[in-house]
Amino acid sequence: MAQGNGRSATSRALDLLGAFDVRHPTLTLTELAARCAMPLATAHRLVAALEAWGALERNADNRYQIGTRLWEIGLLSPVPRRLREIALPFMQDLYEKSKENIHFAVRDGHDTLYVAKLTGHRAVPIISREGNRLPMHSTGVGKALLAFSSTEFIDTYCARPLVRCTRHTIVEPGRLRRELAATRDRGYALTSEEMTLGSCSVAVPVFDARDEVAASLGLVVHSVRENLAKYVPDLKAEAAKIAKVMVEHHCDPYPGFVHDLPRGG
Amino acid sequence: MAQGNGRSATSRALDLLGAFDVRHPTLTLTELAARCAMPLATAHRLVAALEAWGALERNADNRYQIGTRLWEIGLLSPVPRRLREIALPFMQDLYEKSKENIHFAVRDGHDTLYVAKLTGHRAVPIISREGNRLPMHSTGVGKALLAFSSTEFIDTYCARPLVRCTRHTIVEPGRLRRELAATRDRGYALTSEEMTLGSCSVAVPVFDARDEVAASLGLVVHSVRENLAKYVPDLKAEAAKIAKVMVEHHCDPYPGFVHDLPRGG
DNA sequence: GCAAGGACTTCCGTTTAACGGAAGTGAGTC
DNA sequence: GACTCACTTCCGTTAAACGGAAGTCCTTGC
Repeated sequence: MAQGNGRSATSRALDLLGAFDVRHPTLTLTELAARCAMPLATAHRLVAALEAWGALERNADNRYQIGTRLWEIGLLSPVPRRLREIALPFMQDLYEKSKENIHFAVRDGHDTLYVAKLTGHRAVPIISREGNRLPMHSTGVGKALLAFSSTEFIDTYCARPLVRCTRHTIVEPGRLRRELAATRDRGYALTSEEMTLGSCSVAVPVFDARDEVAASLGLVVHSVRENLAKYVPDLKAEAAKIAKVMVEHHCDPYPGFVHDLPRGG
Repeated sequence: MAQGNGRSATSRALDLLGAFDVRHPTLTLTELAARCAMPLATAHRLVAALEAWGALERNADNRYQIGTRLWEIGLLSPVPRRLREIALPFMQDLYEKSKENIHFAVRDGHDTLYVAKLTGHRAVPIISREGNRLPMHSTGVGKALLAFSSTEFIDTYCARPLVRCTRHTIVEPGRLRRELAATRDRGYALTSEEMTLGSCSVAVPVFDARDEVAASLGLVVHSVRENLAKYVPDLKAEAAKIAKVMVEHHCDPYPGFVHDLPRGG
C-alpha cells in the first residue's frame, strides 16, 4: 500500500534509531515497534534495511543494538569532534593534576550535553558519559552553563518543571535563581550530591569571542573530599586556554548546533 | 513513480550518510548526489528528511555534515562503548607514565579500527582518530593485531595489495610475513615511519579468553626518540589488565562485530 | 547592469515498492 | 500436546517515492 501514516519511510527508519537511548541500549523487534508506534511487519522490514547497512546489529540474544558503523559515522560530526580535539589535551592536563573525573559540556536545548570526559582508576565512578544528556540544574557543568546564559533563557528554564535527581537537587525555581546568582558572583558553579548521592562537583564557564558562554569545564569528586574551591584556579586557567583556541578556530556559537532556543547573552 | 532503481528509500538514505568519511566530513547536496549516484531531486528529498531528524546538519556555507544527534546515537553502540569503558582507565595510567599518544584498536574487516585514543600536549600530533580506520600493515596496533591473527587471515591479508603510506611502509608480502613472524617472536610490534614520516610506534596484542587476539594497545612517539622497547613492560602489564577485565565482562570475540571474515586462531 | 553559469529547490504525473493485516514458524512453558 | 509469545513471510492495495523538468537564487564575469 505505502499508506504509511503520514511519515516517510526514511523518517520511520530514523525513528527506529531514535528509539535507542542510554536507558535502552538494546531493544527487541517488538519493543522497537512499540516504541515507534508502528506495526511489527513495518518495523521488521525497516530494521532489516538498517541491519543490512550496519546501522543496527543483532546480538547473541536476538536483541538489536546500534551498530559499530553508526558509531564511526557519528564520530565524523564536526561539532563534537572539533570541540573534543580542542578541549581534550587541556582536560588531560587537568586530569594529571587532580586525578578526578573531568567533564567538558555544552548546552543543547534544555540539557547539558557531555562532549568529552576523562576518567581514571582513581576517580569516582559516575553516571556521566560522552554523548549523554543530564539536567542543567543538577550538574556542575550544567549550572555553569545555565548561570552565565541570558536572563531570558534562565527564565524559560526555571519556568519548566525541575526534575529531582536526589533529595539535594534544587527543584524550587526561586532557590535555583539565587543559586545561579551566587554562581555568577563567585565565577564558578558547585553541586553537592544534587545529581548523585556521594558526588560533588565544581565547574567553570568557557566563553566565546562574544563573551557568551559556549561550554563549561568541570570536575567531579567523591563528596567526603576536601573543599572544591582549590580546583578553581586550575579549572579557570584551562577554561581560558580552551576559550582562546576555540576563538582562534572559530568554534564560537557554532551555527545550527544549539537548536530551537534563544541564545543571546 | 517510486521506480527507485532497486534500492529502498531507507537504504538510499543510509547511503547518503555513508557518503561522509574522514576525507569528506562535509559535502554539498550536489556532491552527495554524485557520490551516491542518485538524481539531485532524490538526494534533495532524502537529505531533507535526514536533516529534519538531526542525522545531518547544514553549516554556514550550506554544506551538509553529520549531525550531533547521530553522534549521540552512535555513542550508544555497545561494542565500542564497552571496550572504551574497559580500556580507557588503563590507557590513562599508561599516558601518565609515558605522556605519549596511546591507542586501543580492534580489527574490523581488513582494517585497524581505532576504538580509543588518548593524547595530550606533550604527545606528537598524529593522524589517528577515534572511529578511524588505518591499514594493518603500516601501524603498530595493526601489526600487533595482524601478527597474532590466524595464519589463514594473514595469508588473505598478504595476498591483497598492500597500500604504501610512506617510503618506509612494508609493501612486499614476503617482507611483511617475516616482519609479522619477528613480531610474534618478540611479543610486540614496532613501526618506524611506516604510517607517517616522523612517527614510530610500539604495540602489544590483547588476548581474549580463548587466547585469540581481540584488540591491541599501542603508543606512538616522535621518531627521533630513544628505544621503544622500554615501553613494552608497561604496555604488556596494562594489556593484561585490560584482557582480564574483558574476559570478566564477556567482551571476547564480540559476536557480530568483526564481520564477514574468518577469525579463528 | 545584465547575461551566463552553477547550485539548490519545487512541481507534478507515473508507477512501483512500501505498507501492514493475516497467516506461518518456531522456541519456550506448563 | 496445547498454549503463549516473538519473530518472519506473504501478498493485494495504494499512496508515497521517484526524478525529469522547470523555476529560483546566488555568484561571477564582462
